Amino acid sequence: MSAAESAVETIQREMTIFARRARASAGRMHPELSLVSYTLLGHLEERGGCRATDLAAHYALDKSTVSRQVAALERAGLIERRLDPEDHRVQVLHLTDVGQEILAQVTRSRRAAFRERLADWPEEDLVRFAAYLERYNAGPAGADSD
Amino acid sequence: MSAAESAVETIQREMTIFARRARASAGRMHPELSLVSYTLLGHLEERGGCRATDLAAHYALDKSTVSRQVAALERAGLIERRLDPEDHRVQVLHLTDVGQEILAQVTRSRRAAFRERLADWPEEDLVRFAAYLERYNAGPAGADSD
DNA sequence: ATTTCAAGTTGTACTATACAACTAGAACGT
DNA sequence: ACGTTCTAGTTGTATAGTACAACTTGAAAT
Repeated sequence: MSAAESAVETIQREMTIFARRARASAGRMHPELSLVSYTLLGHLEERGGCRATDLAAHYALDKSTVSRQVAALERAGLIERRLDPEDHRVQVLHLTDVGQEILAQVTRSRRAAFRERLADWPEEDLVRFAAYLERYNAGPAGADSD
Repeated sequence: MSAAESAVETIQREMTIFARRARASAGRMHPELSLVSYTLLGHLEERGGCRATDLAAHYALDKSTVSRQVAALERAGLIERRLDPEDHRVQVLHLTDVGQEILAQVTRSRRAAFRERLADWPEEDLVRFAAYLERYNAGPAGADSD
């Protein structure tokens, strides 16, 4: 096996390990927020509000799934729905102040975890690793956009 | 923000994206085998058979979860249970021929997907990326061993 | 105006998961 | 040797996240 083939094997294996671990901890990532909720909230923050349909399309989730997630997030007071005056079918979702705070808090705690894990990496390696990951995720294979 | 901090941000973000995608596709990874089943079968192959309890410990799953997964895999004819003659509480799990075949098939198709995704990467980058991932996964933070 | 399309909700079902209660067998301590 | 405690595994029950299908409501198009 060539060095390239063996590297691909390793990448496959390590990505699988990471995926399994992430899956295992996705539910208990934070008492307030599952991985999916966190992602949805993050998207809302980035975009400054969007429709449930946009979330569904962006994350390749069924609209019913998003509907229930959104309902839960609203119940928890993290987001609010604003009826679009232009189109009464549409509800534009926005983070509430509480939602922003919780999101920031989870982001901080995740960031701390990553920082700690990567604490002893030389800067040069961090930069290269980050670039590789971006390149990998941007790659052609994933049918799902980010 | 320093280059190192910004790289850590990127690593966090890209790992989150990867985790979410992996989660989304974990169920429909292969008609025969979910990500978890694949991992369990892989472990069985590596070890040449082991107990359900070992699988549970290794992957930080509840024994009841493993029990049901194992039952499903047995029903599907991919593994078989052999009663340990030394200790009648213990069932040693082994891949069947069919199980080995399916595992090999899924491994091949996953490998092909990774190869395709990484097809245009220079060998040097593949090798470095593989090393970074290994280092990341081997890191101290993960409470769960691999 | 009627048909068709789009956004969202609700009913139903399935999978993966955990925790708790249980069964069966093994090991230990007096 | 016999009861206590430990271990392996199963089963009952509950929850979360997901999808698909049927439905409601509103908008657009012919």
